[in-house]
Amino acid sequence: MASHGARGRSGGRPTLEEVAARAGVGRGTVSRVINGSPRVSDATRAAVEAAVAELGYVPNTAARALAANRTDAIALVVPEPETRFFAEPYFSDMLRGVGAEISDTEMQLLLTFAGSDRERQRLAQYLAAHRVDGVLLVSVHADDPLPDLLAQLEIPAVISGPRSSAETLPSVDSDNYGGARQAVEHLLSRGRRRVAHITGRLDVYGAQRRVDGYRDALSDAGHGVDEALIEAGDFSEEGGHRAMRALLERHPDLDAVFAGSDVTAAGARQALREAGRRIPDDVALVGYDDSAIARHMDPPLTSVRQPIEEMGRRMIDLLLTEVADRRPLASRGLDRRQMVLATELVVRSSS
Amino acid sequence: MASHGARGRSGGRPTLEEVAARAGVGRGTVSRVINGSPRVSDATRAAVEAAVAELGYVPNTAARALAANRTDAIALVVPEPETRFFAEPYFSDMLRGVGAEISDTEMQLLLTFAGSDRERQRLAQYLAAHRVDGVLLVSVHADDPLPDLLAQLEIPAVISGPRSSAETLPSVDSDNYGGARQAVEHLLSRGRRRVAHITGRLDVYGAQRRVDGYRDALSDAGHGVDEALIEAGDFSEEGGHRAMRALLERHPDLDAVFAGSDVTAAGARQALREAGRRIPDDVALVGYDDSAIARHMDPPLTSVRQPIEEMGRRMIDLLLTEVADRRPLASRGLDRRQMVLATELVVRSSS
DNA sequence: ATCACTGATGGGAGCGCTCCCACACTACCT
DNA sequence: AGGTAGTGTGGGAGCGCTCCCATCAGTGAT
Repeated sequence: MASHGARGRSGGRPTLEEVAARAGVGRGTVSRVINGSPRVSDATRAAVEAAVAELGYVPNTAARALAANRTDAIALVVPEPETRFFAEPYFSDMLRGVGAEISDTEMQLLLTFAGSDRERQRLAQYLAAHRVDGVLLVSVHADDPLPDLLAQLEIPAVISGPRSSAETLPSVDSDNYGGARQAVEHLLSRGRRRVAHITGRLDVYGAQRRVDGYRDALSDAGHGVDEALIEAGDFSEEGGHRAMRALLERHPDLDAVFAGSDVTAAGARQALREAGRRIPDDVALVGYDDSAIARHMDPPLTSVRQPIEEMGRRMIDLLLTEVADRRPLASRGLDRRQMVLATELVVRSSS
Repeated sequence: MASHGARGRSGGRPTLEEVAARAGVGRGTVSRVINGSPRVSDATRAAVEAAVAELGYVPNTAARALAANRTDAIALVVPEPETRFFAEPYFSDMLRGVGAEISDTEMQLLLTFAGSDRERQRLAQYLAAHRVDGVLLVSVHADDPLPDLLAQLEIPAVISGPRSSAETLPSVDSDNYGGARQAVEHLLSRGRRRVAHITGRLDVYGAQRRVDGYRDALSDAGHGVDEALIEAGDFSEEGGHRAMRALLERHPDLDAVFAGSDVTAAGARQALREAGRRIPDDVALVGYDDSAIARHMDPPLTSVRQPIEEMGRRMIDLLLTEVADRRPLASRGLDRRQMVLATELVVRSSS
């Protein structure tokens, strides 16, 4: 009956007010029932619930967001181009965990890429508009300005891997250092002596930690670390291929490779093949992630499993707590919530 | 300073009203500028734009959604479990096209899975709450109730593949029939005579059309159609594996297989290997989709390329038109917008 | 001069909710 | 008896926008 709202009450779309009238109570009471407040008598609650059911009432989220200044949505931000996202199982596994966990809640998940400058622009706008209550940051590079932007906007955020040992944001990570040690120790125990390492992107802290683990595993076993056996990769297949070729050129006699990711290992495998090296006869190969690729590779790839799905779940948990507490900055330094999950070596025939 | 809104004007978050004051104009005028209405003089527009820039004004979407009764968001609905989504390149390619196209607009994309009953429940709620302006339906099965629900809620929708030849919703599809014909004709031209077909999920119309194309290509070439050479798959790798085994059992002498998807072909390849058949020497193999899998397979897979990314783009175009026109039902039957894009056979060494 | 128009503008009303204050009531103390 | 807490409840105010109507020039026609 409103002047411009007269698009006909057709579809129904009952309002809180209508539910209240139907149940014979006030607006506030219905709101309390909808939002699960305990301050409602059982009888009233029942009456309201009946009215809600009869009318098929569904809250209008826009109105709620406007009045309550929250959106019931969080964003998963991937600071990579879409192509990389789909190429790397790490991301999709993470998304799966996140999706599973969030579907138990009323929250809505937004998938956002911030690979190109244009996308980053849009994202900044988006965040500035406070269209999400919280943000999940996956695979952040050391110099990424996003965390600072979020802090400035006072938007709660959780990060998948800390940016450094002095990370201020809550984070969930796997034990990169320990995982790398496991991999290298395994190779050594198999009698391999010239173990190379193709790193991940070194501006990702976790990749650095894997290098540390690689180094320490060798030193602790009484082997020296030959820097020429370390070659930088970037988590990609091409990167793995390129790095492997470089390593073979410098060290034709290497007998094992620990790759920074399964995808990297796939690239390395290709290069090894091209060079006529057999796996694992001539060169043993170990990957990281234990993604689907590892199982499907020929030969099946030994890999360090990190519980990526669980990491996703935990991130959501942390973030929702953060959002509920509404103390994005206040909590820092007090109880820094940095979670580290254990890894596990899955041995297959490539090593 | 409102009573409860007094959470401190800290963050800034200027409102329309503040911009109006700054620019020395009325609220309505600022709104007009923001929304690109032509009914504003150049001088005023410039003044408002300056104020917007100075204040760093970003519209509050919740308020806009409430007042204008729209959300500026559309949902991409995948009626499959998450696992399948990530396993099948079809979906991610589609998403890539959709994402690319939509990033040119102000619209927001929501990724929604409706694989489990629980997810479908949530989705229904979500749609009932009118939290999106439009819906993109990908890979809908014949008996899916979702399209009807959308029609009932008067939410514009576009479907990726029609559910039948009598589809009422606007749709974008590739030429499944023609693509299948190309594949089979190619195999015949290579001298193959016992060409088998592993179908997709037959409750997907496109999969049926591929079977039709397979049949007609054989008949038109003067070959009979042996029904025992057709085995039902489900687009999955396991399905392809299973179907291939069944086919080999029935027809040990088959010399070619046209698989309903690249993933299916991957499963078939595995089964062929296990049976000691060489590709393409003993059995030629052709897939469908021309996804990344096809290029990486060993041997590289001949496949029917469908322009999936472009399909995604076109779907967005259609949907946005539909949303803009706000004539979800009215348009039907008048100018049914059914778009069909051409396919192309990409020949590699598997055939 | 008067009367239509037209284009640009200001601002009231209203979107559907949440928050909070006020108001009964009902216990339970002094 | 009067005070003091609690409970449950109703409803005003306000969130920041869009929509629309009224207003006010300006312009050309009568």
